[in-house]
Amino acid sequence: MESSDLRKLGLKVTLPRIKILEILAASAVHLSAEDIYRQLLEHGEDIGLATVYRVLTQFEAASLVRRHHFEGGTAVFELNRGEHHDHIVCMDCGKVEEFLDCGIESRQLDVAKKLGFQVEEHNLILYGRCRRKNCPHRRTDS
Amino acid sequence: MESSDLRKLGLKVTLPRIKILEILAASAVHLSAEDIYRQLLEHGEDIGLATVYRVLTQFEAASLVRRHHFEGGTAVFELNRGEHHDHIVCMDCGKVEEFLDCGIESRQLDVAKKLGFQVEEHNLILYGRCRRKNCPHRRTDS
DNA sequence: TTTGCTGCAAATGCTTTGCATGTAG
DNA sequence: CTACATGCAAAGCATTTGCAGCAAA
Repeated sequence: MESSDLRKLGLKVTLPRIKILEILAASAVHLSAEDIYRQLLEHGEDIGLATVYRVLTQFEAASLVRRHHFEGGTAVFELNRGEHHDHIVCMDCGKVEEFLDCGIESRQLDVAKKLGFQVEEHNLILYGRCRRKNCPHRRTDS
Repeated sequence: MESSDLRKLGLKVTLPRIKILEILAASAVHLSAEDIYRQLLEHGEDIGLATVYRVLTQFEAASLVRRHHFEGGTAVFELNRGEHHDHIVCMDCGKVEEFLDCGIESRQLDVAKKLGFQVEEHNLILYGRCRRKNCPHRRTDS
């Protein structure tokens, strides 16, 4: 149960928060606020879009979820499962893969230090084309 | 004169486009559409904000300028001076520095290849704190 | 009971668009 | 002269906020 997680964050355990957490936990892909809202409606829940945004923002502040801005104005969210990773996005089908490269990570710190900065966080997104037979070569949109 | 640049792109050489190009060329820092609009007004030009956006979008499509999304919904623009670079942003004062690290660049290609992707472009932004005496520790906002 | 949460609708902020006019080529 | 550019105001879209009612602790 994630209820304990919520309580630890000083957040009341409410239906919207539990449901949103469940949806995020069940999803293999990154979801937008609208995506989550739509799923809630499909599940018969009567939860407002504003609440979805509010909850996601709180979860982000609590490091429970991560917010990403891929192409297009819409933000997407994923559950923070602990291990940091960066993303590569297929420009044809929209597929997102995660990766972690220690070399890149450590070089970032080096570069920053050389410039007199102390890195707090970073944002790395690779855009490319996945050369797979099943790549539809056009985004089907979730 | 940049007029020739414009003509080569199939764009008519108009006052708004020349002025916007000049402002971008003269600026050492990244400018938002509003920043540019404000400078145009200060220079006594009567150019609409919508035009600034339209021109910047055309310039971006023509690879004349680059658009970046740092923190906060506002996009910023810089003249494309040829050499690729990434950015590091000070979370305290908003200062932006540019850097290029061949190690990071090449490792990105490796990682992507390993995942079956062919990289077209990427977006790397480091967020940190510049440990300088003159860092105002709070954004003064252009 | 008290503080925090929710839904709704309205507001926001950045960016884009429709349209009538203006102007570069 | 014609196609493309512009200014203005209105629209669009993702996200946030105000407020009155609700519910967890």
